[in-house]
Amino acid sequence: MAARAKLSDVARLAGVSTATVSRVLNDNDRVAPELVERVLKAKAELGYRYNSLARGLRTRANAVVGVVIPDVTNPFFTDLVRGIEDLVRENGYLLVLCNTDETAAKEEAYLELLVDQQVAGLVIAPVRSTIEAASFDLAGIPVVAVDRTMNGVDTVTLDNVRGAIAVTSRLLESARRVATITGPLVTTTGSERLVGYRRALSDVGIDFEPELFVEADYSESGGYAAAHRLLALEERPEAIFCGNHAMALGAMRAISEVLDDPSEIALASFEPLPWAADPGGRVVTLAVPSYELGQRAAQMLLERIRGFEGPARSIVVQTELLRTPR
Amino acid sequence: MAARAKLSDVARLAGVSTATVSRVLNDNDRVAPELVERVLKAKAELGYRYNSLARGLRTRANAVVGVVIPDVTNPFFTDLVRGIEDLVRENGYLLVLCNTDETAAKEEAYLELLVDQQVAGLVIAPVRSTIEAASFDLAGIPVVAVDRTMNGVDTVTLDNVRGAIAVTSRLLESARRVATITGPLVTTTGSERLVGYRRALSDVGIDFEPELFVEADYSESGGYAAAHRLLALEERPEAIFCGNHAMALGAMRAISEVLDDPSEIALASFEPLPWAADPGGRVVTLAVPSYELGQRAAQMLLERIRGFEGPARSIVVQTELLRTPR
DNA sequence: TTGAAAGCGCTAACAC
DNA sequence: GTGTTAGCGCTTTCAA
Repeated sequence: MAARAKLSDVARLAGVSTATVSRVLNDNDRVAPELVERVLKAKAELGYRYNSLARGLRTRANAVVGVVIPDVTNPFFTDLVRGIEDLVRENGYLLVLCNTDETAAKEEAYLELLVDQQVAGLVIAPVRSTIEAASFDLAGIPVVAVDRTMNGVDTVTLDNVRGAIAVTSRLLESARRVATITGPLVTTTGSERLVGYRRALSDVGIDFEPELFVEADYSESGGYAAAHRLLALEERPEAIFCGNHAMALGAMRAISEVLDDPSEIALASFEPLPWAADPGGRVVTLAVPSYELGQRAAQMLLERIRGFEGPARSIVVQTELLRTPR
Repeated sequence: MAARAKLSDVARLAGVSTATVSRVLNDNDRVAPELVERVLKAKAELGYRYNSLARGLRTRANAVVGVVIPDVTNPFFTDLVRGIEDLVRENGYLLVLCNTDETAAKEEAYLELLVDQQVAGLVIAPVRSTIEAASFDLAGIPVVAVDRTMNGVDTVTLDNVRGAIAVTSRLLESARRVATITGPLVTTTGSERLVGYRRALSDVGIDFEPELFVEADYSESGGYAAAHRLLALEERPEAIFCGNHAMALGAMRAISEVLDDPSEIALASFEPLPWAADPGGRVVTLAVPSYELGQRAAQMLLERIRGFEGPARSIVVQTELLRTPR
């Protein structure tokens, strides 16, 4: 019930100035050991906790990092967020979660609120890859782009092209007519995975057929609809490569609706499916280290927050072919 | 690059005092319409955005709510978080995400950081149901408990007993030897679901058999191990009721390892399984409105933040039997 | 209805 | 090495 103790209370009890208390609580340098002890004792006695807002107002930086992603509900981002959180927490930062639902307006609104909060840094999977980093740099807030690239800032991404090549090539071992359902091509993940798909085709001398390519939106229902479109083709594909986990589930559902024996069509997903979704391990997928991606991004962000000034860096994380059909 | 405009800049440009600007930006009352217009114009011209920290320091409340849960990676909590976020965002609040991993130490550390941040309110699924609300009330921060109860604060929970009765009863229609795998009994969800299970048994005149009950930890591996234990019994259960989604998947995995025909053992889960995990819809589950739970909790929290002072309220949300075996 | 001025709790010059 | 003091940007009495 008692009002919270403040710095000056600690100072009074310890018989020193507020500046000394502040020094002890931050530097711990250049203060006589005896005073340090007295301050620490007073602090403990009063159960003192600093006021982040006051400190932030003064230092123009709050011990909070913002995470701006399309949707935590997507398992890829769920794990990514945990990767970020675990690392920033260890470093004393809180994490503000912002879901954009692939909406530029929400993204923008969130970015403003984060700037209002003077967040120490930002990890973002931007709605549009073309997003200008400049608007954040204005506020001087360090930014790391994750999963999707952004101009002028540190980035941590997957090797989408290589991954897509690996998956598609595997499908091509047992099928010739391989279709693909991609995410939005305005995202780097969408367009790069398409590039990989095409390259895998051309590597084995197969022409790209536009009718075997559908652009969807990374959602289950999007994948479902897209798969139905492919299944309605006069000449059905023998295999389908889906750009992410949700669309693969949607495609699975569509396939099981249309075919008596779903295994007639080989399926692949860039992201792994939950074990239970594919108990037989028939779906070709990549191991996508989302948690690690988050950790890497957080790591780079912390470095920037601590003052690292070098040019924008970019880390590309490899994926690995996970399961083999049959 | 230009420094961010502050209140005094707006005041100068509009030719009024900072007090007037502040009034316009908050009340909008008792200010001459003409001045209001001038202030708004100046604000727009400068692209003024207030500084949350300065405001928070002054008003002792930051437009941020904390969400403290075991693990976002659990789909139940993922949806819950989205439910909270969507509502608080509409009301101008940011959401700080805190995963405790069922660890009291992490929970406590997070709570301190949240108090340091002067968060406006808190939604928490406490590690221990016995947690004292008093420590938060000290700081005068409104708290809403969700999924798990807590003394003295608003709570939003599921009707665990009714739900467990419904699920167990359904299993009892076609089986007599029904086992259960519960979560930790120190959580209300764990113990209440066990109560429901026992009540369903006694309703049909079956005695509770201790060997058919295993307490696990809500994890996939926990459910897996527990199921193996049940399957190793001399007299195997004919059905298993799992306290949550993850343990049900674990049990499924165990069952498919031990039995040639997994459908010999009926399975139920308190929480729904992803469509793909159970395409045949054989598993008995409840529809658990986690998103709605989050919205309700956020709703109550916002009311408290706005000054509602009544006694602690408690909302119990009903679940609904979702799928029927066969 | 409006403005002047006093802080919210902290840090960082600057003096000693 | 330590204390004094001036703000960080905002809200809110208190006068006018």
